[in-house]
Amino acid sequence: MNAVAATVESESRPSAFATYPAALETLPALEIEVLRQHTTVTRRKLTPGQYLYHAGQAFQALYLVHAGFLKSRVVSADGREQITGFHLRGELLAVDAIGTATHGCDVIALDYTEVWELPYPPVLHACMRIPELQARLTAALAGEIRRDRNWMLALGTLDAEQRVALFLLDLAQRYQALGFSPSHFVLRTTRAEMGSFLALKHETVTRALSHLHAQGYIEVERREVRIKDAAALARLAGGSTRIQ
Amino acid sequence: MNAVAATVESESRPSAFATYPAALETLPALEIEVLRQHTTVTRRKLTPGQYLYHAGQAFQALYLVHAGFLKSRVVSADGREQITGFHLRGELLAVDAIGTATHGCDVIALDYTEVWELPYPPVLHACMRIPELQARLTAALAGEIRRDRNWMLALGTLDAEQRVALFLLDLAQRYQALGFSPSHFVLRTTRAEMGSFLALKHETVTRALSHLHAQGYIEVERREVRIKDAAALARLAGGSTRIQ
DNA sequence: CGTGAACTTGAGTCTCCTCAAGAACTGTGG
DNA sequence: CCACAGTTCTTGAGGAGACTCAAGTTCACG
Repeated sequence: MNAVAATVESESRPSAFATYPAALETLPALEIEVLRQHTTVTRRKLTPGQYLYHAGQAFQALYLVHAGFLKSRVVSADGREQITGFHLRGELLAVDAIGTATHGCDVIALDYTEVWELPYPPVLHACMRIPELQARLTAALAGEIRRDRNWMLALGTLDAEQRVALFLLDLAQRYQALGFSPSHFVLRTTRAEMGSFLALKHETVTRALSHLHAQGYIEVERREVRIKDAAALARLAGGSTRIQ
Repeated sequence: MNAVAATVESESRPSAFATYPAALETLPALEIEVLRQHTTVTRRKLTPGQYLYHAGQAFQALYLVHAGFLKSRVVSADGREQITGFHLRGELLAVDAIGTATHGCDVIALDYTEVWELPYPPVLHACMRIPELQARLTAALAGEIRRDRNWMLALGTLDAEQRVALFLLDLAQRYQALGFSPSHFVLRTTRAEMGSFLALKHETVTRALSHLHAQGYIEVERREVRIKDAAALARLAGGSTRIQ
């Protein structure tokens, strides 16, 4: 039920990572061991609301999510902001800053979270020696691009209710890949955060959730969601359950 | 005036590539030479409307745009489609397929175009030996992610006219980076294609262009665009002239 | 020169946004 | 442990921006 607790429990289940693209597929336990030999991997714990890093801050490390839930957010010069993603165990953060001196977005914990800090230049050096690692990193980056593009497709072609349905299915699928229930979970986001990601206002998200409930596709009470008819949601959202 | 002609002329101006992120900054002439030693770089010419590759087709090469103009497009299972980018000289295509067996999107020429085909496994091997090349590739991927996220921000927070203004500024900036006029160019896209990219209908794009014209910010006649007041456009689009 | 695609413009509609108010929950301090 | 303040969520009513449909024009190409 509680994502954090559950995530910690599942530490001994690396097989689950094979399913979701951004997941530890990227960096299985084996490679983490190799990394350790080249650099100091430090654990960092965050409480809800705490920043992992700010936009503009010097880029010095990648972060592997070990447990918890985070959001990343871009903010424009004139103050417009948009959430560009939510992150679960197994995802690699800050990869988008590679090749730049500073981070281009904020990353903020939305739950009690633990990340592994992988100092960047050392990681780069490790990659040079270990082609495997290099390939994984590149593949992770490419996967990120594909996922972003698929969300662009969704935002450009789906209406509010379809976007919310797709968002729920995406979350469900990711939880499932991590060994949690895909049909019953607790949202870590406010309606406004979901809305920001989906390019909708929080009232619209609420209305979409209410309507999905009214249709019998889901049950929703505040943050707690039960998916009653995933097939119907998938049909609604355009057939493709799968993101990526 | 004609982008193709002009591009061909500018072949001897690698310095211009330093400005735009996805540009040859990625793979300067020097590294191309190195690549040649590891693999066969073949030139491929495309006419308007011709596919560089289809979604689903086997991924076997990266492509460096040498001249011309292309679009990439994602299509969902149920037929919804969205243009995810337009590509100019210096950009590296198909990087998003790295780590997968097949291409995930279509890439189609919108003008007479020449690309250099870089067979993929060989490129990978070259990267192993030449850290420089590796770093460039990773940086190019990271830059792609940042650009996509910035467009997500734009699509999520700007209205139709602002999006169109930003699109024009982006094009202007990219043309300038390649040594062309940033204030006078010919669009290679239809209104519908622009609209697909910007998540707008073609009529809405037309109306936005007409209104920008009426305000005196641009002159537009079919595909030919003159930017009369870039500062006003930038103000309109939220202050940031710069994408990325 | 004719045909089809691309573009423009208008009128009407609909989706989502804005504004507003109230309810439910969270957590903080007395 | 309870009261209160602030946030989050929900729902309604009204309005705005973008879409749909439609018609006419311009242009490119065969």
